[in-house]
Amino acid sequence: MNKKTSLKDIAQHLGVSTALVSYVINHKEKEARVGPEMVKKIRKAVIDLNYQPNLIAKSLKSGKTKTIGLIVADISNPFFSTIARIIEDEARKQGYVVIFGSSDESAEKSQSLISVYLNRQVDAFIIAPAENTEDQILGLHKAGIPVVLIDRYFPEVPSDCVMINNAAISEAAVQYLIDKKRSKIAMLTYKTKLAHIEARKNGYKNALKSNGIKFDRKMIREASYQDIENDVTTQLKDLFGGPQKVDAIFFATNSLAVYGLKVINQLGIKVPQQLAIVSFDQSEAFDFFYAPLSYVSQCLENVGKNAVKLLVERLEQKVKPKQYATVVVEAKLVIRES
Amino acid sequence: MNKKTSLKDIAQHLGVSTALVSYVINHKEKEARVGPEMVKKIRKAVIDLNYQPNLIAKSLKSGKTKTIGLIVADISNPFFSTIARIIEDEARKQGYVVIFGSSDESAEKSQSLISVYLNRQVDAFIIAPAENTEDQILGLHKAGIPVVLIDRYFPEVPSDCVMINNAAISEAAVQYLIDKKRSKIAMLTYKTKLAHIEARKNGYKNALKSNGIKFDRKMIREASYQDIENDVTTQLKDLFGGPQKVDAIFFATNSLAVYGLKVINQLGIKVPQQLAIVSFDQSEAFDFFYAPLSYVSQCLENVGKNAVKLLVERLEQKVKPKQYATVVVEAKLVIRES
DNA sequence: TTTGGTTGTTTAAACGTTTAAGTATAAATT
DNA sequence: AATTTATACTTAAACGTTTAAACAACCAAA
Repeated sequence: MNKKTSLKDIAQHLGVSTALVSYVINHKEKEARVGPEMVKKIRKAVIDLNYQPNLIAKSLKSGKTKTIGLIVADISNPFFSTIARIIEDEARKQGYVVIFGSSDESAEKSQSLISVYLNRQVDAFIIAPAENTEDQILGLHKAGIPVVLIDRYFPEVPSDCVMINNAAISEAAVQYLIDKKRSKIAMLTYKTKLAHIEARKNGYKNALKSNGIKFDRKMIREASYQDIENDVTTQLKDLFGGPQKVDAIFFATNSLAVYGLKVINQLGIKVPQQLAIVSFDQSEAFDFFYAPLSYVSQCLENVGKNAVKLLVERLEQKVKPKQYATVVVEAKLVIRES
Repeated sequence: MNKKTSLKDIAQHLGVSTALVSYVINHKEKEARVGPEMVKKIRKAVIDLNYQPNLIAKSLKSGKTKTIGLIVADISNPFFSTIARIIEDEARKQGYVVIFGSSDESAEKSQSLISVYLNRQVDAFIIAPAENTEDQILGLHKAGIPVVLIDRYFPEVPSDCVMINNAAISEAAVQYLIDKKRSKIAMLTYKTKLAHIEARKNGYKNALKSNGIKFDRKMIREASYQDIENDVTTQLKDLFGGPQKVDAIFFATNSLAVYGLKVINQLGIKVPQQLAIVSFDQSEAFDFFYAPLSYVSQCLENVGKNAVKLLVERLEQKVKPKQYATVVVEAKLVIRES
């Protein structure tokens, strides 16, 4: 209840000006030539009165809030919450704090989050961009607000970003299935034009092509983000009920796999005898599936750390504007029993 | 790059005082008796110059940041990230933004997070408190900062909090095991004095007692948060390797269960034939264990929503100070095959 | 004709900081 | 002794808002 002590309180308490106190607190007593015993008095008062700086006032003055806005598709998805945790830790080490929001893959929600955060004067953004948000990213660039894209990226919008080798690792994953003598390989993916998903599809297609397997459109199935559970169910039932004899499936993300596995169980399909599986990303569920799933492992630690690193470099202007960096984190294939 | 427009810019552009502009923007044209065509001019300029209020300046003036500090044990734990997501959504609806931090169950980290957030003038906290942080909560109360505790609580520290019926539902869970003719029931829990865990232990003990089963200290095993994987492994190996013939186990949290299940698989123990299992909380892993796990389901939606509701009521002073509310969200037992 | 009310607008202080510039005194250099 | 320089501190403006109070011009009623 009792008001917090401000600089002014300390100044009054000692009968000096706030300037002096400010200098001492900011360790500028040298430059400002504050007398040594004055320094001591102020230091003591700071402790006695338990002074805590008001960062809002500082922000107003400096124009910097030391706050990063984090926008992902859904913070409750372990993929994003793991990244969030790493970003949080890294950011705090650098004196930043993170505010977060979930876009639910909606461009409008994304825009609204960006606006709110801009009004709150965040210094920078880390964004896993939703589809059709290119202009939002461009807008931030124009406004001179640092942004680092993670997970997804826009080939046409140069930007700092941290991505993985989507196409190559997808190709490797599918190649692994082929090496296991599978040739009727399906893929379950999202209905989206986002480049990281496109790259995964291309990896899939390339693997087929370079092994002389004809690509069948019916073997790529798509689910919408908004209605994932239903879509996965109908698509997979249709896929496995159809004329094609599917003997392997590649899941483009962990959520797709989790819902997909439920359908596969429901249909009584035996893994890996009848169906081999590789999924993107990790999930606790994969470990407990009766045939522990093989998956593409992204090092989220690297993703998060690099994102914060890029951002801080940008914020401290160690990098030239308009010169964007792309960090590629190498994903790797973890082979298990599926 | 081009500076953002401020109130002053608009005022200058129109050759009027900032006061006028402020009144119009805040819809106080009536009270301030601003002339009708002036209102129009200002409205137009606001749009033409794309004015966006600086919330930092507003905060400095008002002393309110419309920001909630969220502190949980680990945001990457799905239990907490799910709650975080709900809190985020609810808070935004009320015009609040959430900054988050993970305490890793450490009182020091928790204190440091609280300090950082206080310096940033957050309006209120939602905290899943770590052990030995009673004084931190009391400190916030003394400072008049609203706090809502979630998941955990301190019986000796009255505070707004949202909790579940830990003891009762634990008793019900163990009773279920007993009804299934199990009598050698073990429990795996955290090494902590936190009341919610104590309550779960008491529920376990009560169920045994009311069924005339003698409580055996050796049947309660504890793991430390810091070294959970190792501890779970050694404790369970010791438990199942010992003289007691364990025929059921009750896990006090989802993480304990996830690590525990791995050990159980490793030891080749058959569920539910040799061992019946009930766990607290949910996990994707539970669905894919070969015998889908029975568990205690907490409605996290209710937890999150109630937490924000309590907080907002407190912030808007609809509630008397020193009169704290406890919301109990009823958990329920979900029976499956384990 | 004073008094009072209405209407429309400005002034200025305040929130808690930072910091360039100013002032006053003492010490050092001519 | 006069000037410079160093030392120790204060002043005041600024960041972008809000808002009570003041002001000016007009109109109406006594």
